[in-house]
Amino acid sequence: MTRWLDDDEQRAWRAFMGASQLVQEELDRQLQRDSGMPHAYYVILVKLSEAENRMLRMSELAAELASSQSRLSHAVSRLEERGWVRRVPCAADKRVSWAVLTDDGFTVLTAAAPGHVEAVRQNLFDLLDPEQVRQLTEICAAVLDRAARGR
Amino acid sequence: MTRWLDDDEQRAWRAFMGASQLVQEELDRQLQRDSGMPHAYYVILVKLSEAENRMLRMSELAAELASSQSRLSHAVSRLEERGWVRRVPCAADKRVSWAVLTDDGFTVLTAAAPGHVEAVRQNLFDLLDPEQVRQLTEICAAVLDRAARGR
DNA sequence: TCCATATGCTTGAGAGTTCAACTAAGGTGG
DNA sequence: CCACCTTAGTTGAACTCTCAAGCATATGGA
Repeated sequence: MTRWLDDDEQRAWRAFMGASQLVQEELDRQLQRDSGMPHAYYVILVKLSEAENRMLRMSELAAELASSQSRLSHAVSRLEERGWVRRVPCAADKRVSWAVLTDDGFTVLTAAAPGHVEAVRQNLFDLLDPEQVRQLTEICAAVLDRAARGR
Repeated sequence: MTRWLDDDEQRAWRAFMGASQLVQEELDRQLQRDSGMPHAYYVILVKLSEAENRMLRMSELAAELASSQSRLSHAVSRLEERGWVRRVPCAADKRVSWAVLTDDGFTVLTAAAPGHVEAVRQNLFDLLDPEQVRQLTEICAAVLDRAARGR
């Protein structure tokens, strides 16, 4: 027998989904408009820029982004076309390929970052007090934790 | 000069985006698998089912869903193909068309709902205590509020 | 009345994502 | 050494969403 959502849960649920959608769309729009890439691609560049030698194996990158390998593969292909990322085959294990952030990619990322951070502030942090930021972090950590522990 | 995110904000941001993505994808997967529709379509059916006479004008529906008219139009076309929604032209204003939930659509929605609610519980509410649910609601309300007040 | 503009909605092309194959390369046990 | 399974990654088709353009119908003055 289904345990339906009560009114509080209903409101919480719709607020959460609405806010998630809003923030996601807002950031996508901002990045697309100002830097010509979707947020998903921006995050790929960020992860690579933080990695040692600005390179990661495709599967590591996918894991860090909680992305499917397929999605990542398609995305990296597009990023390669733009010259922002390069694929380098791994000599030790020929199945592996490294995704490497190019200098051009790093430049583009550097240029995109300030506008992105500004958008993040406007759409989230400027609207919350420090206590709420703490609360949000814990709540989201709980959600992520379940997935990390598998099911 | 860019005000970068400090460590706490950085963690909050990544947690929030990660959790949003996770929940969104989890629900999409569940609905696609068990009911053959993406979450976006499910929400359309829900809104229609709650409306008077189970019908809404396309623009009202789009507004309630915070969706572009284009997205909604495409989606309703797909839902029509499946016989879950019908478009009915408005006699009073010939530009307007009503989206009407069909009996089949209502049946499908009724069948999909329990599994969906279960997924919502598993991925969110079961992981939070009541106080956190309250906090999350307020936080998300703040985010939505800004958009509602335009910019 | 007539034209300009606004409104409601649709359309088509281009992108990104998903899912299910599929290739290829590394283990592993017999 | 060889079938067999696993791992890494790619591919193509189907689908959804976005954006810009377009069509038809109101509406508000000159």
